[in-house]
Amino acid sequence: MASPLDKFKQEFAKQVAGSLGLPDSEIPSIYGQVRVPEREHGDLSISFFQLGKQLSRPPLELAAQAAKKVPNSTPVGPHLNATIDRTRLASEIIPAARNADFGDSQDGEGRTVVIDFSSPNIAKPLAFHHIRSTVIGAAVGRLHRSQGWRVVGINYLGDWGKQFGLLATGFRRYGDPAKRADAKHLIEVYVKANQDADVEGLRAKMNGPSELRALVTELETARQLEKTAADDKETKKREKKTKQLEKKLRGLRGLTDDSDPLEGLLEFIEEKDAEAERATSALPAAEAKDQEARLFFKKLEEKDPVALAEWREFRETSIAEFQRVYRRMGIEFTAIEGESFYTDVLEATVARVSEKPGTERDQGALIAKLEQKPGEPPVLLQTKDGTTLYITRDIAAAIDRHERFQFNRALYVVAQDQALHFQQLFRLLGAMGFDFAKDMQHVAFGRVHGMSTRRGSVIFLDEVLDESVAKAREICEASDRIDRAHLDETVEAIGIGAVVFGDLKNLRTSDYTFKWEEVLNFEGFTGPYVQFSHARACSILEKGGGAPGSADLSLLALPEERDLILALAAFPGAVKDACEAFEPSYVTRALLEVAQRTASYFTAGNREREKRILVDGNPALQAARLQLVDAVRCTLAKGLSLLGVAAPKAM
RNA sequence: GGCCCCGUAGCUCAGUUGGAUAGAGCGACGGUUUCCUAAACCGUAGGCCACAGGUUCGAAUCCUGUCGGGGUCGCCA
Repeated sequence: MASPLDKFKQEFAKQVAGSLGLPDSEIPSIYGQVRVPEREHGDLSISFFQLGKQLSRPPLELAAQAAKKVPNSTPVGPHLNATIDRTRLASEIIPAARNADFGDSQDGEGRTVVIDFSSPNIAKPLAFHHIRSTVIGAAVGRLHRSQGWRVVGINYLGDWGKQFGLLATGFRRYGDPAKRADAKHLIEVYVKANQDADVEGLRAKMNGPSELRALVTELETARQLEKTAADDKETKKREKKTKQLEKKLRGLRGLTDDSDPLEGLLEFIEEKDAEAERATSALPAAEAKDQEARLFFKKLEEKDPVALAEWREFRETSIAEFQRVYRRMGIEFTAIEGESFYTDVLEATVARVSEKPGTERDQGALIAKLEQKPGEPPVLLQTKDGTTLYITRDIAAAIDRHERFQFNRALYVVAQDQALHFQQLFRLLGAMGFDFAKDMQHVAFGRVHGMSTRRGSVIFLDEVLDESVAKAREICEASDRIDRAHLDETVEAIGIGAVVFGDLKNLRTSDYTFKWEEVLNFEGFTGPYVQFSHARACSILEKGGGAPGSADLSLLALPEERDLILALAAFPGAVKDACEAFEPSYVTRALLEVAQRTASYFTAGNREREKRILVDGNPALQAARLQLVDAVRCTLAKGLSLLGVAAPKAM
């Protein structure tokens, strides 16, 4: 379905061309210049700067000339603003919006998209930040489906790699054999085992004192230099440097912004020395444990039956736990696979790279011969002890997926910090001669801050959902609107909806900081806000006996109604754009606009009785308004379902 | 240091290919419940769009530089 607004834009462009005596061939270019302006400037607008230049005529003159021929238009300086006929607008939008396929199209018909999303690591917990890939990927999938694509959603588990060795070897030390199938227990074990083998962390601590001393020396020198600067500019520069160093040192020491970072330094250095000493003595043990984990993984790669059996068991447990959370969020996959699917073809994959574009040994590791940008690290296919790395498995997976699904587009919904990995993956596939590499895209998203593992502040996704549902329950139990029989279902819808919608509200590329009060916010522009408008629409429809089959939509003359209809009209375009840009937030924002206009409209009816939907003694008007309310209900439900958020009928 | 992303109201963020007086939500202040759901609505205050140049009839948007923040940079994924 073409966007309903498009039709009016096209028409406007045609009228403008006609009014200036331009040939039809100019219409597409003019159409490209038509905008939806701010509300006070009408519904459609064009500025004549470009055409002015093209025709060598003053824009003001063109605007004035066009206004004479284009219906419902006013020239304002170099702009021409037009108003869409109210009745035509209503009768174009409302019937379309009342249909369940509102916003759908056939743009992607006959094409297949493979979406790699969620993809948690087995053995590690499903933490809150996993919501990003999961929810964005699922929404991008639904968006593609709504645009006619065949969608293959793959949960590509990180089920192959050293981290699994950590879990398995760690279980021998900390595991309770009775709890082998307890996912939460496995996570505890993994966290401990990971700490035990934290070679990098220990090395950093060992280097701590010397780095600290270097920093202190640098700072002392900087302070000296500050006094001997030749001119003002130089002084400023050196002051900056000092400030930077001070900030760094304060950061290391965990001091407040106004304290002198050199104060009480000796003690701190002593602490660091002691810490380094402890790290030095702990290192051999950590290295041993790290090596143990590596060996376990090597055994897996060599298909050791005992190791494989253990791996299989832990894997099943993890997947069952993930599935429970996915079910709560209404997330489905076409396939749950993992890196382990490609163990059999890894050798062949490496061989294939060796042929084209070629490989070489470097410090014992196998790297691909790929043109590197300056400063770019090489692509490692195998470690020095012969185990594969994830890029090798990704190469195998990409080839396999193309063979299986013949995709026209392959998306990887993975955090921004892996941008380099995907850049290299796609480039390498291209260098291997795979044409489909050009159809692959990394759909990157920003980080969730404020829950770093180092501070031990891992927040589980499930835990956040629980808290949110609990809050919804508290509010709902105080209300007498909700049928007790549907209470559980409703609070689940609202609680989870708030969390999911909250994540999809921001542009996917922006980072955000986890804050309980924000994740659990139900006020303002949130999921519950949209759900609330939807529930009110349902309630009014019920009271009015449903939407009538026919109505005279020309009766919808209120400004609130016009604003609302325009918000509905923007929905299909938002869905289309969201699909093209892999940006669910476009839909989120379009829905908020509809929900807001709806809330204003309904509330206006409380202040002024003649604006009520259910009008006394005017069945024709009531019929028209009920159809509009039904269009709202339907659009909000449709939009929320695209985002994976439930739309309760009452709340 | 190299490469990538970012800097918009007190806070969190929109502003899609350059267009009119830069918009929301939260918070602040002031109103609205005999009114179809107050998880709401209406209003007020709040901005050198980091800074400096440049391109353009026109720049929050494009280019260059500076400052500030984040990410990433060989055997983890």
